[in-house]
Amino acid sequence: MLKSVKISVVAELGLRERKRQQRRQAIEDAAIDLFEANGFDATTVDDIARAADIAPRTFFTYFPTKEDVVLADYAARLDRIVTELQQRPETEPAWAALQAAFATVAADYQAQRDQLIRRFTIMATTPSVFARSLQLQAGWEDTLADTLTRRTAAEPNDPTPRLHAAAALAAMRASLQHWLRTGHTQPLPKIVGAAFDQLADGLG
Amino acid sequence: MLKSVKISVVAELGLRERKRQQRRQAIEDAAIDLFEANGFDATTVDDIARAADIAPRTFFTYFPTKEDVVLADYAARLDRIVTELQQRPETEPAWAALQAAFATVAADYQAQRDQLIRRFTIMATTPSVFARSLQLQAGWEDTLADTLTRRTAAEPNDPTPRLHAAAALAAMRASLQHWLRTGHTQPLPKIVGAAFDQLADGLG
DNA sequence: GCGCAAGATTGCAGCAACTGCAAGAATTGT
DNA sequence: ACAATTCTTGCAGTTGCTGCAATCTTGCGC
Repeated sequence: MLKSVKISVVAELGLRERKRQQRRQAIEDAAIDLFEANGFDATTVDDIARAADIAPRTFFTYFPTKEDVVLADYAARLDRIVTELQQRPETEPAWAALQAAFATVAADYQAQRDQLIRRFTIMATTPSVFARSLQLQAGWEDTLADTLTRRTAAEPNDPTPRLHAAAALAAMRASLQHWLRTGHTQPLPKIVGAAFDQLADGLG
Repeated sequence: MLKSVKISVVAELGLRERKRQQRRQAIEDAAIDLFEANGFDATTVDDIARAADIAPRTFFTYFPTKEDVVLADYAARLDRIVTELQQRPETEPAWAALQAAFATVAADYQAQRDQLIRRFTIMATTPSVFARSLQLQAGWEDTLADTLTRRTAAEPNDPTPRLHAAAALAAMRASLQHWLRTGHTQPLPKIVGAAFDQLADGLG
C-alpha cells in the first residue's frame, strides 16, 4: 500500500530507478559530509564508498570523477538557462534575454541557498574542484554562444554571441563570488542584476 | 672561446642556470613533439623523460604537472599584464587601462604566432590542459582584481574591479578563440581591441 | 687546482584516481 | 518461474604525482 501511494505520486518510477536515485543521493550526502569534515583531498573514494555503503568500484558508475560529486547538478542548471533563453521573445535584444535567463537561475540559487553554500565553499577552497567547475562553465559558454548565434541569426563566425556568453558567465561568476564574500547578505538576484546592468551600460 | 662569447652575451648566467634552462627547453620540445604526434593523454611522463633524456622523477622538478608543459610561460604573461597595468597613468579609467595592457599582450601573441598556435591547439583538444589553463586564468583574475582595486582606491568589497577583470579576460579568451577559428587571418590585436570596444560601449 | 658546501638528479617505494573486464546479483517483462 | 537485461562488485593494472635518501654536479673560497 505504501508502494502504491509512492508509485502514484512519483510518476511511476521502477524500483530500479528509485534505488539508483537513492544511492546517488546517499553517495552525495556521505561525500559532502566527509569533504567538510576532513577536506576534499584528504578524503579518498574508498572513504566515500565505505560511508555510503557501496563498493569503491561502484562510485565511478555514479560519478565520473571525485570532483563531480560536489558539482552534481551543474548540468541541470545549464539546461535551465538555455530553456529560459529560448523562451524569451525573439525581438528581445540578446543581452536582455541573457539577463532574464540568468535572473531565474540566480533566484534558484537564492532559494537553495544553504545547499549551495556548502558546495561552493568546498569548491572555493579546493583547486581541483574549482578547475572542474570552470571546465563545465566553458561548456556552458559554448552552448550559450551557439544558442545566441541561432537566436540572432548571426553568421557562424561572428564573435559577438561568444562575447555575450562569456560576459554573462563572467558577470555571474563575479556576482557569486561577491555574494559569498559578503556573507550572502544581499539577495543574489539583485547582485547579478546589477552586474548585468553595469555591462549593459558599458564599462568605459 | 665560444664559451666566453656566450657568457658575455647572455648576461653572465652561471653554468648551473644555463644548464637548467637548456634542460627545461629540451623537456618542453620533446613533450610538445610527442603530444602532437601521439596525443596528450597517450603520452606518459616516462615517454617525455625518455625523449628528453632525463629520469622520470626529474620531470617534476621542472614542471608541477604534465599539463603545465603546454602552458609553460603563462605565468610570465600575467606578470606582463600587471606591469603594463601599473605603468598606465592613474587618471586613466580602469577599462581603458585594461584595454591598453591587454593590447600589448595581444601583440606578443601575434609575434609568437607559430609557437603559440601549436600549444593552443593541444590545449583546445585536451580537456585537462584546457581546465588547467582556466585555473591559471582564474588566478590572473584575482591578481587583476586586486591591482584594479588598489588602482582605483575602491573599497575592498566593491565588486566592480572583479567584474572588470573578469570581463577583460572573457574578451581576451573570446578573441583568441575567434582568432584561432578563423585561421588567424586577422591580426589578433585588432580583434582584441574590437572586443574591448564592444564591452566599453555597452552590450545593451 | 682542491675541497667543501649547496644544489640538482635520480631511484625507490608508495598512494590514490581511474579503467577494462568478467563474474555474480538484482530487477524486469513474460 | 524463467530468461533477458541491467547493475554491482572484485581484481588487476596504468598513470600521475609525492616524500625520502643517496649520489652526483656545480659554485666558491682558499
